[in-house]
Amino acid sequence: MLSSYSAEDKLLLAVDCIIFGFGDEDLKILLVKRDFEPEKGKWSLIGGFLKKEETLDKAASRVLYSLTGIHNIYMEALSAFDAVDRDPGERTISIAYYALINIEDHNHEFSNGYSAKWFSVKDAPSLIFDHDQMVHAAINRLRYRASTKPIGFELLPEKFTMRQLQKLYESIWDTSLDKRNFINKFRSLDILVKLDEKDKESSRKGSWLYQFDQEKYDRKVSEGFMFKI
Amino acid sequence: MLSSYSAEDKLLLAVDCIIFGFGDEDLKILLVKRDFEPEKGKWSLIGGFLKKEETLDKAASRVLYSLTGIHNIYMEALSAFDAVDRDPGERTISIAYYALINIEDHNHEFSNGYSAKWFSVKDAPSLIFDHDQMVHAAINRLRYRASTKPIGFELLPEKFTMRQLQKLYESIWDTSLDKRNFINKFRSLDILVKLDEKDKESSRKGSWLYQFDQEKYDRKVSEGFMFKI
DNA sequence: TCAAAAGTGTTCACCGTACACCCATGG
DNA sequence: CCATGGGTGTACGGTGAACACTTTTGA
Repeated sequence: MLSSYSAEDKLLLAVDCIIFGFGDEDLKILLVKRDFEPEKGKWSLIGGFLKKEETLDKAASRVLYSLTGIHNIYMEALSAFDAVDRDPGERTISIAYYALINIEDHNHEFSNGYSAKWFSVKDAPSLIFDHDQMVHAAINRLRYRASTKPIGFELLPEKFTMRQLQKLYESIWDTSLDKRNFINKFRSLDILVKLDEKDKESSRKGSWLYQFDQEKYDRKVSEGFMFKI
Repeated sequence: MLSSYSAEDKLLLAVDCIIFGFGDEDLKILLVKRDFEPEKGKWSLIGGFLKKEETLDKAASRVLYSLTGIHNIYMEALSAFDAVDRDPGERTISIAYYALINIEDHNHEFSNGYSAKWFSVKDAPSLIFDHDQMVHAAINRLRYRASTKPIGFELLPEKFTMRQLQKLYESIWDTSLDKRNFINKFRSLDILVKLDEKDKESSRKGSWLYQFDQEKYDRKVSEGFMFKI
């Protein structure tokens, strides 16, 4: 089919990934040292350009893999960043992506040969271009998501304590929560399994380990259950 | 500054606008007959290509104005549509925008010389490319927005009846609501002014007209008041 | 024995929801 | 006088939020 689009402008399209992790009772993001001009050597989100025959999702996965070795994670698009002068190199529109991952699961993937590094969200360095804005938008989205559906699946190790779960929500919302209300809330959701195992690292008494029950969760979702948290 | 981006692919970027209106107790969208190939002559969203030195917001406004004569309305970006073969003409990524407008306020603007036409959301024709998906996404966003903040400001005429307001929410959520609860809810929000005027069109008794109180609304927003509806 | 974290229930206020009858008017 | 839409209030159950003490055990 003949195209009548020949007179139109073409531009560069990029993807930038905000990867969230959780460890040491703290919400973290993964950053890389940019290795090309402009702004070479500065901390930046994990980003790269879209290729012509590729979807944005694919580009995000490819870019993430090439800069960190991480693969097979679910990323979700946030929004477009499009200020005319956002990239001093050349007019580029960027689509921000974000994902939640379990740090330990993926640590081995980028331990060598990559410049990727985890930073606590609280004291991350300032980033190039409009990447700080992107992180900000991603945190807002994460906050919303956390109030809509349980997010522990992705960010926590398979077995976790109630304390870890609570600290996760506290660091996402940057607030402190009442332990009893928090636990009651999650109990009423009925998607956790209490294991017969204790974690003795964090206290003398030891605290029970839990797992998410994916099946129960899926069943509830399919029954239209709402996970307002 | 020297750019090192020269090896990267460039693509076409488009914007497509979903314009919502409300009239005859029905939610409507504005469509145009596409006047270039491919798919010339078919119904489509209001769309066009981004120019290199333009933001997406500007492009959306420009495109909307050029195809309908409508200007000065607030549009919000939805998300990117990026399937590789979504546009058979050439690889194009499109950013969907949506806006809420009051049909009467803008009717004069596109009455002549434009092919734009309002369709009830319920019986709109099927659209080119992935535009039906875009409309679907826009409705979802609209539903969310309507539950988060009052939307009557944009979609209704300046003076409106409670019935109109309720029908608006009913058509957005495709549900029916209890009249008493609806009115109580809005009363408790305390952002409407009851006028000393009745609308006698729709009934013998006549129904009171209301107006939004923008000032009260702004004050409440700035006090952090939540408008969960 | 004590420090440090784990674990556990109840009460109350508020909000969402269900629900039915009288009113005013023009034809 | 009657058909049509307009207008109004209450009661109940569920949910979110506040709140404090006991238990365990390694050092």
